[in-house]
Amino acid sequence: MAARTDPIHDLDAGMQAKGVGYLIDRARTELLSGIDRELAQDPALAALEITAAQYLILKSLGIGDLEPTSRLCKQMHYDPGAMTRMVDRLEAKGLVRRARCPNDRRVVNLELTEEGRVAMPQMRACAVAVLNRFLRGFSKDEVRQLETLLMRLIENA
Amino acid sequence: MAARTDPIHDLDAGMQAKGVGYLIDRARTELLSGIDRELAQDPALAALEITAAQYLILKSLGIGDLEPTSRLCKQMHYDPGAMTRMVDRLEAKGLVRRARCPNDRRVVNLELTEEGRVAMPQMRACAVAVLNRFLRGFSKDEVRQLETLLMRLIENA
DNA sequence: TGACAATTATTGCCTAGGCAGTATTATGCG
DNA sequence: CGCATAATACTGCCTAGGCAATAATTGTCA
Repeated sequence: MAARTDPIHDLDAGMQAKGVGYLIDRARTELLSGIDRELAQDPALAALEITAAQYLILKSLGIGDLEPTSRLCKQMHYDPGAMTRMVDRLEAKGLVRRARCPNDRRVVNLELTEEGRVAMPQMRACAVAVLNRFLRGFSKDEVRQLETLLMRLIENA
Repeated sequence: MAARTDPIHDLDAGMQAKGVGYLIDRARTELLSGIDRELAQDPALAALEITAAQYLILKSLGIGDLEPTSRLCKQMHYDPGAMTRMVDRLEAKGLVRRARCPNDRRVVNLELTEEGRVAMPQMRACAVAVLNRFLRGFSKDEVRQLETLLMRLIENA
């Protein structure tokens, strides 16, 4: 009785088939590979071989912005080491440019190249399509509910 | 009125800060690194340096079972190549043993070693602790709601 | 000013998963 | 039986993230 605020949730079902942990992992994998496929199948983008992870960086970089790498890492909870290598790949594809900041020579500012800016709307369209496909049948309330529950879970981290 | 079954959910907010995609990714990362830390801090397990990913394999392997690698891969939606290398690591730590099946010489059966069986309860305790910490303040209904919403999302994949 | 601390980006080393190709073994069918 | 097909595990190659150590630069403060 007296519903505890910290219920023992049935063994470690959370990481078993159909447990919360498993489902979160599954959902994440499906989402990313869904976007991967959508980007790969798009005729205008296929040549660039953009992955979901790469798109996320490009998107949060914005169109006209000049973003310091460090701020990007903090925003996205992204490892700085991983970021360096990611930017290497994006730079090799000609989608992003590094520009050392003259005021503070430690920081590297990032900006989309012309090619990156051009490709952005189509990439966004791919991501939107996948997101909407995954949220098929969800009401707005249900989406918000899912967001709320996930946020509460993250808060407990 | 006629709630559309395929609502356009506000640009690609799903992958933006506080969007569904971002939250799922965040939750997954926090869960895994939470378990990583818990396993690393446990005095009885620290020496084995077991990661969350490794624990998931060990757990779904079961105590006394003799599981074919292929079935494990299907159950967990796990790549066979990744599985081979994962088992290499687990075998190197002495937690798992490979045993070729005599009936069908293609399959490799897996089983926990004695050391693996001994360590299992403590590993499970770590995972349970983390799961319960992350679900602090959740009622049983809310947990089920979260599970249901995630399952519906995965169904749409 | 000059020593010390903090910030920034990078690198090396690790675990980790996806995909394509391969060798071995088993199965199905004519 | 013999041959094509399928299944199984493995390997190589790629992207990818976490962590620790490092170099370069900036800020702090005695």
